[in-house]
Amino acid sequence: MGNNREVASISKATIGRMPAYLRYLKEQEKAGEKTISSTQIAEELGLNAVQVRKDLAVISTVAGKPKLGFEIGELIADINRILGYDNVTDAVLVGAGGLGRALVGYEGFKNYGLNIVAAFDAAAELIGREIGGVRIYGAEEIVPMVKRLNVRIGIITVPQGEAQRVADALIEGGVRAIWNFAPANLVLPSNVAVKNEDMAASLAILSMRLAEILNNEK
Amino acid sequence: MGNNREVASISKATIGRMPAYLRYLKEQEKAGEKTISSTQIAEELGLNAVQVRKDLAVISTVAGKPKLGFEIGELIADINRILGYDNVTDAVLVGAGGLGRALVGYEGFKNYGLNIVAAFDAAAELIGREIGGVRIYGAEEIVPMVKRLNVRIGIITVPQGEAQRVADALIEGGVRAIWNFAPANLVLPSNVAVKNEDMAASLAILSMRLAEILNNEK
DNA sequence: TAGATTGTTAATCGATTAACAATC
DNA sequence: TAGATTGTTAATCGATTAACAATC
Repeated sequence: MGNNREVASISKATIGRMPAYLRYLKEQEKAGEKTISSTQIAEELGLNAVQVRKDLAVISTVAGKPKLGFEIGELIADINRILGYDNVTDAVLVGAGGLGRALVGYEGFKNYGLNIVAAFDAAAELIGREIGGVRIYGAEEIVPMVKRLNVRIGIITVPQGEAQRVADALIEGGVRAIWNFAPANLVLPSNVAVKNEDMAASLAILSMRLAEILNNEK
Repeated sequence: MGNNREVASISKATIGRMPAYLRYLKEQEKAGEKTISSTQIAEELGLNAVQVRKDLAVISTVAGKPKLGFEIGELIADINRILGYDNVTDAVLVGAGGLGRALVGYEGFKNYGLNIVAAFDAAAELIGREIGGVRIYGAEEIVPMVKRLNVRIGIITVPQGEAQRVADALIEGGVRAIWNFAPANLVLPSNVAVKNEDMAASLAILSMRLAEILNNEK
């Protein structure tokens, strides 16, 4: 409990920056560095140095040392712990189309503590096939399988029109967190976490910044 | 210029919500509705009604009417215009692995005004092949092709270690906006827009919310 | 010691939400 | 008319940044 309460108190913004810190720290460690300053991290990642120090203060068990900076090995261990990369969580994926297959086949999730244990699709010709060692089951198996495997995270990569039904099935099975790649506005109970991976929103923000940049040059 | 300046003044948060509004409004239009209230939109999308009204005030040319609400057709037209969905922008994609192929093959981008005109990969066995009508070229073609096609948006779906080199090549060719799906911290000139699609960050935020929810129940 | 770097307090900024008068 | 709904001003909230004393 103490541990969970600790995790819950970290802001969303800070948590979101952790993976970038982790990547950079690992790079530096590989390059043989032992310590690093907040200034250097900030410069490399395009952040403010105070922000970096605050972020690190929240997640780290050890303080930085004036003149020296932070111990890289310590920080890496702390971030791994905070992000839960030390222990693996099971997930299921629904929608074995192009994106779904890409995600199931992505080796990188192992480093993020995520393990996809089963995939589902409505298309008869996909059922029974395997992608990267993960078997594809029929959509009607979602509820019983999620229950049986006791899975808490579901990934949705189906077309827009099916996303809500899939989400409902996942939740009926016991899923409590949904990673939604479908361009759909899911309506869900408040005790289920959602992260919408809204490509249209990302692209809109990128396009706006591009317009600003091109406009500033004129 | 007036038009661009207008676009530039809209906040990132507001722009990011537009695609969700658009999807919901289109649904309602299809269902035969003519007008809609900010309250209804807010409820459906899990937002605050004042926030919805402020967002709509920023992008719309017409005001809502007390008692009636907003005209759905108007709003759809306004959002399409603001997001630039009326005219198509060309882009190139580098990295024809699982994720890259999924993105190139995704029909939905057409609705978002994005048109992928060429793909690149370092793997000899992929070069010359086509995905969804888009041809794959060798990595050494990036600079000349981007120059020739006069493309401003580049999508990166290569492994971490190659991302920086690919970004440099895209920029050398003239790209001014990078949509980065690689788990890498790109270092870029300030006159290039970037949107990092950091899966690890998304997953970290989702996991944290899940932990909070499960913790609250105890 | 001198100076680089830390951690913390206060100020600023941006976005969200509350309160409420205006109006169809 | 009465009431639902708008648009706007002020308050709040959360996150970032500036200022600065502490310290290795």
